Amino acid sequence: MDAKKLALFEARAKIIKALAHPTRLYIVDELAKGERCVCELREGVGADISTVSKHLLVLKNAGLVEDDKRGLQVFYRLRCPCILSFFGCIEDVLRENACHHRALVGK
Amino acid sequence: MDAKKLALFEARAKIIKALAHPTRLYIVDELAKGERCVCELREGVGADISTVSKHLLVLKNAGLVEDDKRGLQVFYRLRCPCILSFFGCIEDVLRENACHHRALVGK
DNA sequence: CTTTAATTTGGTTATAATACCAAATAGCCA
DNA sequence: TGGCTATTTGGTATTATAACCAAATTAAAG
Repeated sequence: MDAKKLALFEARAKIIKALAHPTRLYIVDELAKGERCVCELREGVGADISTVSKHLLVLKNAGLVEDDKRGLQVFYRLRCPCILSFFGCIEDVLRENACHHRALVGK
Repeated sequence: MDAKKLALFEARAKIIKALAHPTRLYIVDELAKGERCVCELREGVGADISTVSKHLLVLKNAGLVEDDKRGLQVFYRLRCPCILSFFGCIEDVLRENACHHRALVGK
């Protein structure tokens, strides 16, 4: 693998890694409906607010969300809503896996 | 977040996590061109063969690839080629990030 | 049945990710 | 200013990943 390809795959992996956590997928799903402030997200996530804040930082560092402080609150929104189209395939894989699993169990 | 949604996001995260590594992205890219045996992949990756074998196991456990032993060799192939469509959006994000970065640098 | 080749598995060590708590920061309002 | 609220940052402990080497497994061939 040459250096250029390696760099490409590293860049892609960085973004994919940012999505690779249930809490962050929840956040993305929530932001798909519109911008949300940290405290709204915290409610849905049900974890410490510092934890949520750090998840948001991960998404922000990957360029997936942007934020906007208004008063006391910080609002986050998706930067590239195309991210959503992304999950169609994941669902296909999940369906395939379920199907395969049923086949193995012999039912 | 109710239990059902949590389960969905956990299932998605498991698959996304399996993709979140440069070596595994390289492997997926390679398999997109057709099936490959472990030793061919090892050459491209340039790591210990046991390392490559473990990356393949991660992809297999996520249901992303399937394997097929023929003689001494084990061939791997993509199970859901739709995975490829997946990267279009990642590239969009990367382009956006590059654009944003240039804007920050003021050029 | 012994040797050789391809791959996987087990073990170890190093590094990264995640969660929570506590403390710091920033903006509003009395 | 002083206090209150929303969020981020720092610190730390726990758990998960990833790499390599060595040993085990499996299939083919002599």
